[in-house]
Amino acid sequence: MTNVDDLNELAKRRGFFFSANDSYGGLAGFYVYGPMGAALKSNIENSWRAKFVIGEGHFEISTPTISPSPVFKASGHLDGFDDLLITCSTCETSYRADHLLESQHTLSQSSDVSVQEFKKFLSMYSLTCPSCKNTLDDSTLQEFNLMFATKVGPGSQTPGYLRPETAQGIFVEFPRLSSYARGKLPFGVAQIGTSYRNEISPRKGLTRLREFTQAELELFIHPTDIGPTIAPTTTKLPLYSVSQQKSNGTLESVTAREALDQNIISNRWLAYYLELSTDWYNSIGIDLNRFRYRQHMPNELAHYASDCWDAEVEIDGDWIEITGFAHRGNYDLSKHNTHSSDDFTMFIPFDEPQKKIQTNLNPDMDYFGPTFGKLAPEILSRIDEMATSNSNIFDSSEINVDINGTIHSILSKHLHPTTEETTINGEHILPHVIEPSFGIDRIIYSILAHSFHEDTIDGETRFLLSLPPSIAPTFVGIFPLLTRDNLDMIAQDMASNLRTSGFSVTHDESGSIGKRYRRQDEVGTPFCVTIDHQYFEDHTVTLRERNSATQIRVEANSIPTILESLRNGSSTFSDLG
RNA sequence: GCGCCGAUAGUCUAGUGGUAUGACCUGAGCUUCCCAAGCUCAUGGCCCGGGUUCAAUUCCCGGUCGGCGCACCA
Repeated sequence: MTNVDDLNELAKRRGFFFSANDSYGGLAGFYVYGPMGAALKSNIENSWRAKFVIGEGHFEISTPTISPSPVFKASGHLDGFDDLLITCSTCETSYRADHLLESQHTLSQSSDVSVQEFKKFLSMYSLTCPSCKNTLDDSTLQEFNLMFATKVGPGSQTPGYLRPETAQGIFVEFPRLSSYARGKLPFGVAQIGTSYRNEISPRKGLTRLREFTQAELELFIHPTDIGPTIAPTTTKLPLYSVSQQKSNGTLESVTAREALDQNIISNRWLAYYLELSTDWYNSIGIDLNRFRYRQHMPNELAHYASDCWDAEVEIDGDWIEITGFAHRGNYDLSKHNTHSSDDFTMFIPFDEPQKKIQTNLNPDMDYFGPTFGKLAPEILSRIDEMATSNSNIFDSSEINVDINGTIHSILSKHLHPTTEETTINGEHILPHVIEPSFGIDRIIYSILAHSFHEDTIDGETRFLLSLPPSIAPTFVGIFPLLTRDNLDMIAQDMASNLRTSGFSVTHDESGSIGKRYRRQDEVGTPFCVTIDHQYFEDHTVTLRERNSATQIRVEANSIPTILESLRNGSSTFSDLG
């Protein structure tokens, strides 16, 4: 196991990632993916796309990174991301002001208050510093908002915000998206893109950034959809449930089917995605022995979420979250349905149209209007309700209606009820949402940390990135054994031909052959081809595999075919014998 | 945001009130018939701003960035 300092040094030196704007002193929380890192990131995004979008038959969209403030007012981010911080002037410790007020005075105070409003609370209720017990004064009270704000346009100065998650872009466009899905549930919409959070203290390289890449899938399901049938498989999920966290702290290793049967996971869709994701993490080089799914404790669940599991990986003894799997209910769609002018519901036909006896009151509005004023509509709708449960109410000459404790007597003669049979073909519903939300940067960091090794070849230590061939930034290195006797020209031709065939190729003729292998080992290039003098006798070359540092002789002409089968996984190096 | 510590070639480092050590890397050449060999040469550096001083990479102040701790992480 090699530590993160070595990994960070490698990342800088070989162009995986490094902090941005270094020439101007840098800016915390912003990173550059260099040539190797950008290629790796692109491969990982494509792998995610193949697994979670194309493989599942979902849609992918791309929405703006800036949206107007009403979007975030509706989503709750404008209030939820805006917190008040108070600092003890004696011991310099900072706290969430609303949390202190809640804990010290059992007051439930929304965090959606201004500094001025909160100062009024402080004048009524004093707060003491939990660590040094001094009384806190309001001069240190300050606001911070985790969203980046900007002004849109020259004249109007319309406030806008950089999105703190890609998900809202999908929710906001739901009315059109549901029509593209031709009104059928379930359907999934995915997005891969950058999000922005003005973190208080970005730390630890790629693990907490201010600009980061998310791959999010929003699966829209019918509220009564209990999820797909989960067939028994061999994929074991390392689960760290609430009860395990409370008790002995060990993981349960069970299949998705078993987890449902044993009631560790309650929702089939969540179980489905945990299993799908486990296979994906394995395929991209996450070490499943340093991996777990941790269930959110009840107090860390977002108020709208009914259940949530985080995928976490262990790096240098710390567990970091790389993906959140949440059941968000209809929270987001209902918010936008209420705040926007659009309809975010879907019409879902019943299997069988339902017949319903509908009562029309046909009231004399020239009586109800003048008599009851604004209460008239409420009274009529109440009578309508009463008529639904008791069709005899019109038999008496007077109907008593209770509105907020006041009894209103209505003369039946002002109503002329008729009944008719209507057909109800379906209902308008707000779909529920299952959301797997992947943090691409943290996944990249985890893959690098888990595939970074130091080992020994012929007594020499080497750095090795054991990246899976499918995501390695460079797929193959092509070398002439010596830069003479035309070997270099043959190598150049082969490299050029492989590039045309769509392989990511490095051609290197500098230094010794061993040095070139080591250069490729530390950036994770899985295969190297070397052209030596035997080529002139039988047109064979050597093919070398990274992890084992072993090689075989193969026909030069068969290299493209062999590499393709290694790339798509239809064969492995050991198959080639 | 707070506290402590730090910042010297691409990377890792030595050192200094008078422009800086070494290694690795990288490039060119020689050598070399498969795993970081050797030789020669070359490129490249004191985080930013202010102060003290004849002179600051060095001392002082502030900032930025980084590590750790606290807090925060809808």
